[in-house]
Amino acid sequence: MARVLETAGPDNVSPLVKRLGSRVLLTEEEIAFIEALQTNRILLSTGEDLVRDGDELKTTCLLRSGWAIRYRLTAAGRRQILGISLPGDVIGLHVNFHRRAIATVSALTDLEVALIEPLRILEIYRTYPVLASGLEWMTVHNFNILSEHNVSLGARSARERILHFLLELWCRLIQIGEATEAGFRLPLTQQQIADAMGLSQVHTNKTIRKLTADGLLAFEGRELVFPDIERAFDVADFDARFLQQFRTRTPLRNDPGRLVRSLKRPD
Amino acid sequence: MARVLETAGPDNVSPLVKRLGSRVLLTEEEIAFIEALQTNRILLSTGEDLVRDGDELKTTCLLRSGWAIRYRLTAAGRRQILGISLPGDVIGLHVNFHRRAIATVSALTDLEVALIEPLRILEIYRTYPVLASGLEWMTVHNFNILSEHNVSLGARSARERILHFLLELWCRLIQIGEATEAGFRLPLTQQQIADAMGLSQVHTNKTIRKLTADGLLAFEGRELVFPDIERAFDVADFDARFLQQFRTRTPLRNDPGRLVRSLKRPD
DNA sequence: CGTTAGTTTGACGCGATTCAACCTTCGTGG
DNA sequence: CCACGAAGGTTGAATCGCGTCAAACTAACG
Repeated sequence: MARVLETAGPDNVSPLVKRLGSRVLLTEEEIAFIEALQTNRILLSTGEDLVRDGDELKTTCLLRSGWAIRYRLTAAGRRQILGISLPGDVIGLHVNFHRRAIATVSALTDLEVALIEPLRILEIYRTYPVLASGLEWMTVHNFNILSEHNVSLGARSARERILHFLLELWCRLIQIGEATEAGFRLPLTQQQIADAMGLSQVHTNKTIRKLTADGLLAFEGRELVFPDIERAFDVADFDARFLQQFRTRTPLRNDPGRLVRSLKRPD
Repeated sequence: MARVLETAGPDNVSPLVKRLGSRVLLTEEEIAFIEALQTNRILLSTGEDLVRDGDELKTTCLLRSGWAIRYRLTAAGRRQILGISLPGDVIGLHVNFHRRAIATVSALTDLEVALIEPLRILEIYRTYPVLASGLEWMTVHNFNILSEHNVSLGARSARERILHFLLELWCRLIQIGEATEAGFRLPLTQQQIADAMGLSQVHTNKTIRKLTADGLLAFEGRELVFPDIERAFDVADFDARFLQQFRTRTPLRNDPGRLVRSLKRPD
């Protein structure tokens, strides 16, 4: 199902470095270490499974390009999409503490994935405290996204829910440079949006149509755009503090121009 | 609002030690360290807030006794309860990585809470790898509980959802010795259950009544019991693998009788 | 040009909400 | 000891958001 990728030379900085670099300042050694983690790569095509619910996990996966969905199936046959994984996201970071998959991860688009030995993760925590804190931050961030989904599913209308979801995707994509201020390309079907939102496909369609009629969404060719972004944030009950998490910061030093922390002044 | 507790002598093993001890074998030094973390204690009465949404977090909180709810309010004024914190649960474990509270934590019953300096948490990660892995496990576990709530909110009926929620509480309470095989005392109002399940109080009431009429739930005085536990698990679509996480294991050594790992054979 | 996947639309029904009233329990003070 | 009020539980009726079913439409692709 998954083919091994021959050419493994990183032509550019990997999305994980971008992610971590937006939160903590990295030394060149740390960057080199992260890039070196990603030599073992595989490619998946749309629809293939990266992980199956119940599988014994053996490796940590790092999404280098493409979108994936994490989902669970209920006994009644309904599918709940728990979240969307985007480039730079890590899947199975905590293999060392929980060996069985509790969700299926499936390729929404063609995927490039780096497979990482669990021992290398432990090595990060032992040897690279700054990297470790970056990974911790990503864990907290994912927890917050999941919490926000909880709020949406439990306490927001279909209209707010869908708009909030699309705005969240937009924010996450901007952070990794895969969306513009205008909008982004959305590879999700209405059925998949419905499964993420806990709605039927039909009602999802009707709600999206109404949102576009109200000027809160628009499709320009394949691009999803927000014609009135301020009002969209408002209607979706999109929390400014939640948004804040997606903004780039340089927490260790007040040195906005640099991604690389000087080797001369560690920590 | 919160009074400082004078008598701080631990008469018994703390719930956090119970929790961690059920996952990893602990040395006496590690146990002593955890207990020493809990000298700075406060008491809260029912209804008081431990943390307010948006607050700057300064300390990590460890729940020693009592129940708390974590919730968010939407712009429309609806409350979504994100989860229930039980004795042994840590609140704000990742203060070091995310300084602002994204939810309010409120005392459901009278509470005893230990306040822990964030630096002590970092000390755990630096000095006590076994304890650190225990905390990591708790983080993953909380993530899994939240995921399961997502599935409930998005893909299960009111009936399944409520039953699943009560069964989850029961499992968690058994793990910390606060529930019997029969059942447990439930300090939640129907309004609070409703806010956790994304339902109205009225419909929650009607659903609970129907569940009791169907012999899946019963109230014996103040105790909630499950007259037919097998059928309850079945109806609630309660995943055996999810349940598994609540069971006590001794992962480091195949030595079920001991909580304490020998000092002679570290790691 | 046909096939398949995805979107759109209408009709109908159910599950859940809302409103409103009433009941039960329990703690408190006269 | 009873009276009272507050908090929470119970119940029915009207309403609505959303699900289900079904059919038609559109776009992509070989």
